[in-house]
Amino acid sequence: MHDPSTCPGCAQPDLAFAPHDHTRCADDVLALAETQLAQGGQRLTPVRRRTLQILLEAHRAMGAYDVLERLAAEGFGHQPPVAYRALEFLEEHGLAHRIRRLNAFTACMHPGEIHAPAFLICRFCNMVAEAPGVAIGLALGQAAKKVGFTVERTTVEALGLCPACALAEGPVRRMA
Amino acid sequence: MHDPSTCPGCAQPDLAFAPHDHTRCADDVLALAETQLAQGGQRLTPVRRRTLQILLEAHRAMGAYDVLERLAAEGFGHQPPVAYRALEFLEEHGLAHRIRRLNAFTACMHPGEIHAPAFLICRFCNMVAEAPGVAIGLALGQAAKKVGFTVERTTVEALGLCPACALAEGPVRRMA
DNA sequence: TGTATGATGTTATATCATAACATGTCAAGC
DNA sequence: GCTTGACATGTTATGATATAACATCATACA
Repeated sequence: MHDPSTCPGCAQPDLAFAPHDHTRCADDVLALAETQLAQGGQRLTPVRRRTLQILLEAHRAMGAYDVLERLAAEGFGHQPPVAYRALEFLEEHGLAHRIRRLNAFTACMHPGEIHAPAFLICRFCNMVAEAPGVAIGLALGQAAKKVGFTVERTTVEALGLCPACALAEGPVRRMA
Repeated sequence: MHDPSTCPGCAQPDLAFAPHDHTRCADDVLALAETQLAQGGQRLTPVRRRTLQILLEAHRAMGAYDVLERLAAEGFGHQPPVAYRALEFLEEHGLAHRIRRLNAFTACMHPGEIHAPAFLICRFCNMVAEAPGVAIGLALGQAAKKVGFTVERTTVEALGLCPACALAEGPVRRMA
């Protein structure tokens, strides 16, 4: 079986910005998610499942209304809460992340692993890569500890240029 | 002269969550801002000045519309762009920060110093403290470097409980 | 089978943010 | 002093994001 954490495109940060075939990542993450949720007594219902699938297929950050449009087109509800609820559920359970700078959501590429995610957002092509955030989380935790603050969730995002766009000094068209 | 970076309440992280008199911080930051902008050929116009003052006086994160309300009441424009423009200007010049989790803005307590700010946000009392983010910025920079990503701006926020609210396990009323 | 819990869907509205354009201000150069 | 160009401020209008409140439906289990 394919392990998403070894998929060069999805999980390896040095390839995260490179176009690659991700069909298999999606399937496997989905299976993982199902197992993981079941263990916690949670259900990956049709809307939730489809929402995660949409994010995985897109393989980029999507706004809630973009997701909603897809869901609606497939016979699910047509109103914002439908999308927001599914997305929030996925986020709560570590299956998706919210990218605050983009008001968008993205599928988690390392479900199951404990991680305070850090995101690298290219301001030209809008690509988002999930970078290993352990060191960052530690540093943040220490800074918080010094002042007696209890950290529960973190948002770590860097805006800048991905390698390709930095080279081109401009937007780079990407293949699927 | 009073140096904001030594004001126990405004600049010392270990007191950032404690109530304190901040009248002097505000005045001094304002003066600093003016100098600093002038050196860069920028102007601290009335709206901008008043906006910064409002943030400094509030000493907490404020939504753009809250700021706008204050501005409007004082004879400035009544439309959102008035507030957003002033806030964005202040942010660009390091005099204010945007707290993305709260869709809000807060005055910078260390103007002039180069710093990738990190924020600690109490989910009960909504207090925001600006923590020293140097170590975090470094860690983030290293993670980015590994994948060839060029960092331009960062957003680092931790949601959790401030010392007081953690103790009380609930919201704590704060004095000015 | 009744009942509690949670999921899904709806309507309606709140909240946050920006595009586009008109007017006003100010300093530099003629 | 006047013109001009750059920038600042103000407006109208609209777009984009998000949530409250409630009705209905599904599921699990006493």
